[in-house]
Amino acid sequence: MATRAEVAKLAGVSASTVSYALNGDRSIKEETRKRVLKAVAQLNYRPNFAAGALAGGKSKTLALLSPSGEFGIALIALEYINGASAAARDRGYHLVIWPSQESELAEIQTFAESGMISGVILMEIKFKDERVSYLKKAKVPFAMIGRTEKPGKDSYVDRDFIGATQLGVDYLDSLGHKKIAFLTTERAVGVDTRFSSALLEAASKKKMTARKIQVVNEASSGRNAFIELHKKYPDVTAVVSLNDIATLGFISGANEYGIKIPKDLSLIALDTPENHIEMSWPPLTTVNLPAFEMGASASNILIDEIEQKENKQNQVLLAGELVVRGTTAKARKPN
Amino acid sequence: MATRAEVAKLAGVSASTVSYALNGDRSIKEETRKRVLKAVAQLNYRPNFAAGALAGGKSKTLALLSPSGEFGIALIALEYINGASAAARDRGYHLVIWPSQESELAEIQTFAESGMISGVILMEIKFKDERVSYLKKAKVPFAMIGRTEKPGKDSYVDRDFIGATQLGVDYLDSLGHKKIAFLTTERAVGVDTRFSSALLEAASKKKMTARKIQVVNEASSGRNAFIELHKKYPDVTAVVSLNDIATLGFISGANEYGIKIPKDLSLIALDTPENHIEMSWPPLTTVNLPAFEMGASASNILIDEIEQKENKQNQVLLAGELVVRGTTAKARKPN
DNA sequence: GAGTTTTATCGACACGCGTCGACAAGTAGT
DNA sequence: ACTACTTGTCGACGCGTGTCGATAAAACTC
Repeated sequence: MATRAEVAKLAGVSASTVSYALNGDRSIKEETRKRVLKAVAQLNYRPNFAAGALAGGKSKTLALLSPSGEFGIALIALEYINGASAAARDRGYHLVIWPSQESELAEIQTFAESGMISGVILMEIKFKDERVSYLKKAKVPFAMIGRTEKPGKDSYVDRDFIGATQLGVDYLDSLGHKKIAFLTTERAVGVDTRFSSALLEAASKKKMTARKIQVVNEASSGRNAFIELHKKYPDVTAVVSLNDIATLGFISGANEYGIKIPKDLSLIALDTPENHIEMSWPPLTTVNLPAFEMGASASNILIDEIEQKENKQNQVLLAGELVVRGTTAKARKPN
Repeated sequence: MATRAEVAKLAGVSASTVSYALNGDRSIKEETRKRVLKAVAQLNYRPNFAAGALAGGKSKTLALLSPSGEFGIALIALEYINGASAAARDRGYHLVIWPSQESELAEIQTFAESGMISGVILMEIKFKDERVSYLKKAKVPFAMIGRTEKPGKDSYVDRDFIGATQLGVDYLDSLGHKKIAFLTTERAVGVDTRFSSALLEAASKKKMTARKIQVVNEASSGRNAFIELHKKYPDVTAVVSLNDIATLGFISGANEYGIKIPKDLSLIALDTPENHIEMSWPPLTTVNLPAFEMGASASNILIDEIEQKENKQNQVLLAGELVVRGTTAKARKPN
């Protein structure tokens, strides 16, 4: 591997000039910079990662705290990871995966102090999240995928619940659905709270009635949810779900009871990562969840923060878009 | 962050002695080592990552080539990642995720040469895998999750297809099933080839007939597979599947046609990661896939290789275990 | 055109650790 | 008692970069 010194020799400049030419921290004559860049290309030079980290105290490494494996979230995590990792790499950073136990936060801090880690990406954020307060106290830069109840000025990327919900509800309205139900959990992650209130809001705007059905994000619970719906609210013509796994169970419940989707009942899944739409039949109509982009955005926000680009926007909401597939149709006639 | 020098001062020894005490490369008096370790603990010292990498040329970082996002594999990948990352960390290594495009193999090599990366973990291995031959030529240490057609002495962790298949088939046999079918794809990953031949072997040992049904790993294809089975082989009483998503479609197909699982038809899913068993109803009887352990094992094998522990076993097969849940029952009486 | 600021470059050093050679003290062999 | 090793420790150096201060040249200022 070529070193800075070799590049310098080939370009006929000093080693420090090479540094400045590459990092742009000092003014360099344009012609000199070009010579340097040419030499860099010629030697296939890449600054040694370790040396840079040692000298500059900057590791250019982000840690993503991997989810504890809680159900359902895990399925999306990979897309977050891929997005975050790709974006990081585009900016010369690396992403390491940190299997996180709560107890290991102190270790993260140690690594951050030792320069091994420049910042942390958090996912599966709770309304009150101790990790967030810890990292803030420890002054470790971080970005959230999701957000706490009151994120203040903390950096985050999150789903635009209001926007996504509205897309779904408006579409159902356009199909003539007036009585809908929605599946929601009570996980203390905060997602469902935001989702529920956004949905009620959107429904009331369209003068729909919206029934709430409690689920856990498991197939069996989704199946039970269908049964509950079937018995308690037979006049409902469309269902909105936020919970991917429960949705699958819901569908198989409908199958079991001979209720045809979408003829008898429309179903729209919010925030479903692209990978999951093929997991059921017929293919789900969704408001998709741009998981890859969210991961990428989290990296970018975090890197901006690390590099102190203060002007940048550090709070992002992504709505996704409505993708009509096979589970929605015009509302059936009321019985 | 404390440095080596501070530890040395506190322990009353020289800096290099601290190094040797920690790495064990030279003999150190036991009492001295203890003093050093005590000082280390006291100062909460952790060797600076970058300095170590720079001085020793060893980064203690593994790269996991993240899958291209091909369908189905992605769902397991996260468990591989978590396992690999946890094991790596236990041994003082880190795992970075590398979104892999074929074109970027050269970059991997560059990073390996620059000391940024000590070794590579590969997944989604094809029978003929150019990445493998490239890494071998480039002399970058690597370990596979999966294996090529002829792995030779290359390091790998893979599923024990023969063992896993036998577990499943033997169980079906014990339930009285004599006519079975199995779902398999033609992905060029090699998995299915191994699986198919193992299954045919296991079935013939038990004197069962085994029908092969072609699928793609998508729900719709699984549904079609059910229809095909239903029409062509109505006397089949049990189905073995290797493809998680197709399995879901298969089940919903059965639901649609009013075939009850497990009363009318038993279903056993091989190599299904734990996270997925809740995705359908009733819960799947599986031979589980120890994805986390496979990831962990891959890290350990790779690290052994990097550290030149020649004696260690560098090829591992894991079978998983049979977990009986809700989709298997005694064979129905032949029609 | 003397003084002042800006631009472009260089040399030197520090970052924290791994590791080599040196050396003193001990041990074994003869 | 002399050599020949082994054990335990130390000091010194180098890894390749970021960055500070210095310097020479160029560009302004009035």
